[in-house]
Amino acid sequence: MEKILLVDDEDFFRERLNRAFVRRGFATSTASCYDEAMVITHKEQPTMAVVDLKMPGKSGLLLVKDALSIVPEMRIVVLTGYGSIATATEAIRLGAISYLAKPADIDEILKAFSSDSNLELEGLSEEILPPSLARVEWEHIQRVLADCDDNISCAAKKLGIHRRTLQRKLYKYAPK
Amino acid sequence: MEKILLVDDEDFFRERLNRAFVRRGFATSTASCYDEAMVITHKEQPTMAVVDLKMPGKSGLLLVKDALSIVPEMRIVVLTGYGSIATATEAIRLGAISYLAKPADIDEILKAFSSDSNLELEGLSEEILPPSLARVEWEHIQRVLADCDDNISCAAKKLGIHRRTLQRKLYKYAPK
DNA sequence: ACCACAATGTGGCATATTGTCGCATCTCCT
DNA sequence: AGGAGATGCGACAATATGCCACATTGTGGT
Repeated sequence: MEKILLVDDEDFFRERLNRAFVRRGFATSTASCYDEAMVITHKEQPTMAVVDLKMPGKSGLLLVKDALSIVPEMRIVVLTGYGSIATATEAIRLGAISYLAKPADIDEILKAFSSDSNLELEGLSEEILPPSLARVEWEHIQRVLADCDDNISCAAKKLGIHRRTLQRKLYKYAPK
Repeated sequence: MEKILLVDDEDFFRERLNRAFVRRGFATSTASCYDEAMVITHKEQPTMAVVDLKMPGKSGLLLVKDALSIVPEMRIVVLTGYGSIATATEAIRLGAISYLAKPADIDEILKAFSSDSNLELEGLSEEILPPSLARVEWEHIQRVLADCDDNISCAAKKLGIHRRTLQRKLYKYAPK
């Protein structure tokens, strides 16, 4: 049975992850920060890990680096609130096997662990067409919203738009 | 003197890159597609390369992989129109040392070659605050516009907004 | 239970942005 | 010269947004 380490400073999200992995038969350990995670890494030598990038104290990137120096064969997936290309490339360079933007459901995470590569290299370079403005906007809203635990007032502030406007956008695009 | 290979299907951009590198004392070779690039890689064994991701025919990602199998010590920087996290992680995993979104000026590219890491790992996890909606919108517009060679009509189509609207947005935020 | 405080849902209304049409250039290609 | 495609801009209606007020619903602390 695979031993997996789950690291996230946010209790609710970490426990949700935990339950999901336990239900699927993994032996889990959880940590809420760099230091806890390193202690567990030393003691339990997990073979897999899910690490949140943004944590109080030392960053998840540093954890990726240091954990791998202890257990080089560990497969690490990095999670992050707002995916930035800079942190993504850095995470991979440090040895993470994948990098996902929250909210990431368990299936996505498991898929990231299993696939060596999720892109078609051979692809005859099918037209890569840019996402529409509306799509980019919507995805960014979703990310920020997730980061605010769906707190609309908070998200609106961070997005630099009025709360009422965010409400209306959510209402408009929400199929529900 | 370092031998550097520049690969981009767009003539204008490739030549601009070329001039910039020549001016800085590099020995350059240029290619406009996967096949040309592989021929040059075989013959000249360059030690550096700048590769555009989106090219007619085989993708830049495949080039990264195959070129490294011939010259394993080659340092490759990948350029792309619209940075996507998926392609970024894949590029790094395949062995590229960095991944930049266009438009990338020469200094950025050189910096990418020189620095092993451009992020502060030790950073006490300074508050990562999400960019405003307006900011993401603007950045996306700039990317698409660059991809369309500043063709406003074309960019507007891809962005899913009216040409007139794009004009107005550009006018508003253009410091000029 | 009670209170204070924050978040939410809603309506109204003034203002700003957008979509759409038209039209006069302007460039490039044949 | 003629045609295709791009651009800049004016005008107007349709929407979207910012902003205020108010009622309602959590949430946490005492």
